Amino acid sequence: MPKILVVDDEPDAVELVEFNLKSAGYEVVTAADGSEALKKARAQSPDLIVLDLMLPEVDGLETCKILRRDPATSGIPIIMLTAKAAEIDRVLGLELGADDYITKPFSPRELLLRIKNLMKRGQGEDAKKDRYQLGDLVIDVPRHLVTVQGKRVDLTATEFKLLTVLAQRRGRVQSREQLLQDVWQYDNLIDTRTVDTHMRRLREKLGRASRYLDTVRGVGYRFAEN
Amino acid sequence: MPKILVVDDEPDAVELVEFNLKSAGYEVVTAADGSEALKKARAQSPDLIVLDLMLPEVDGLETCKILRRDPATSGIPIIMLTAKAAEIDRVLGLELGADDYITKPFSPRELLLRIKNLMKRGQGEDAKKDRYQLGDLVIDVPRHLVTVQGKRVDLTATEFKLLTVLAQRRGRVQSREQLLQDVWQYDNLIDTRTVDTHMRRLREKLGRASRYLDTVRGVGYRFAEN
DNA sequence: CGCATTTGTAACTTCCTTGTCACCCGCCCG
DNA sequence: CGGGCGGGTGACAAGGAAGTTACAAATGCG
Repeated sequence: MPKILVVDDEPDAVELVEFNLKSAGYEVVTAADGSEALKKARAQSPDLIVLDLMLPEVDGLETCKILRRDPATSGIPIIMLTAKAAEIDRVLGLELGADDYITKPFSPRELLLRIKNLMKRGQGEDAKKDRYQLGDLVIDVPRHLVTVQGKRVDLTATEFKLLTVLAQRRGRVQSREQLLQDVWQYDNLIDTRTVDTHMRRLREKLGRASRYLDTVRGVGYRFAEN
Repeated sequence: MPKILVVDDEPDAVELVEFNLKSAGYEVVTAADGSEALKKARAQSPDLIVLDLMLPEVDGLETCKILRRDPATSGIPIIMLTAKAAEIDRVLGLELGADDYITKPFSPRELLLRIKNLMKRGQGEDAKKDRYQLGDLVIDVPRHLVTVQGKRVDLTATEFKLLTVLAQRRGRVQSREQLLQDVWQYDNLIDTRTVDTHMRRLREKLGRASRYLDTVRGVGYRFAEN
């Protein structure tokens, strides 16, 4: 029974989330502000944290950063709750390290979906590396750099992310929908065929290294195993 | 006996669905508009809701959202009925949280299939493995890869799914109808003989591993026990 | 604000996939 | 022993999925 820490200063919101999570079979711990959240995160080591952005005293952003810095809690997935869509960018930025976000108001169902998603990812997936190498293709994530046979290849932000996501799941086929979710975040109003176009551009730029990108007809795309 | 709430403002449509569901052994509650639907959903806590998109007063979309927001009803699967195919995208979007949809006009059979599907999903989700091995035949689902004696075999999407479904039910005979349901999803207008053709193609591609695919005359096909 | 690049969509094309038909074979029935 | 039914097989045509190209909208940058 996975344990989830819910942090929000509005009792109503907490109660709503708590009820839904419990119905779904999760154990729930709650906190009303940042410092309480930090304390409970360390003491209880939950499997996931739902964190409101607007908090009294230590705000959500700050709390998130601290959680990430502390080795005891840095591994715990965090879902951010935010009222303003405009804040999303900052939340998602690597500097913060939230794994996902939802804008209020959200449906309990949506929250559950994302929680499941993150839990699944957290377990099976080996810690994300910041460097991937396959033959003559090297992806350096923090430097945002891709080289083929030692030669730099300039990729746009989307192309880079698409390549990285595929590389992280090397060998496993990713459906277009899956890619849209993971590369384009939750912008589900984008056409699935858009993925095709980006794959084409990727292949064009990668040149001979494009042989690592498999098309699995009727299913999706896959980064070649070796 | 699972309870189903059917919401539609056209009495004829309601009656048709109601009749079919009752014949299939479900208990049926009906509502003619959004507010009535909300009331009955809360009072009767049905196991599933069939919801028309076009409703007087509170429309289907709005009803769906409210159902999702209320903790008492947020866990109930919803199937949307819609007249326009163009609306599908919005319905399926996470923001709404419908679990499935059917476009009008639909066959009662199709509706029943989807209901069964959703009910099943909610309850005991048998842990599907992502790798099946039988002798020299290996099926790797996430990689979408099949090997025989270590050699890769290229299968099309349908062939792969057919093989996987058979492997999941190893030893149990699957009728053609059953296979059509599980492999071809809801496309019930397909000839049962089509299964034969695909089995043939599968066997051809699998080579010696085709010995695992038994034909049970007069009944269907089966993946050999060992 | 204007230019350039990136990004999503639409249209067109190609070719594989896939469903069906027709025919044949062989098992099972009488 | 022969007919019928169920299943295997080969061929084929329509549909659909992915590649490709072009363009428009969005974004970013100076």
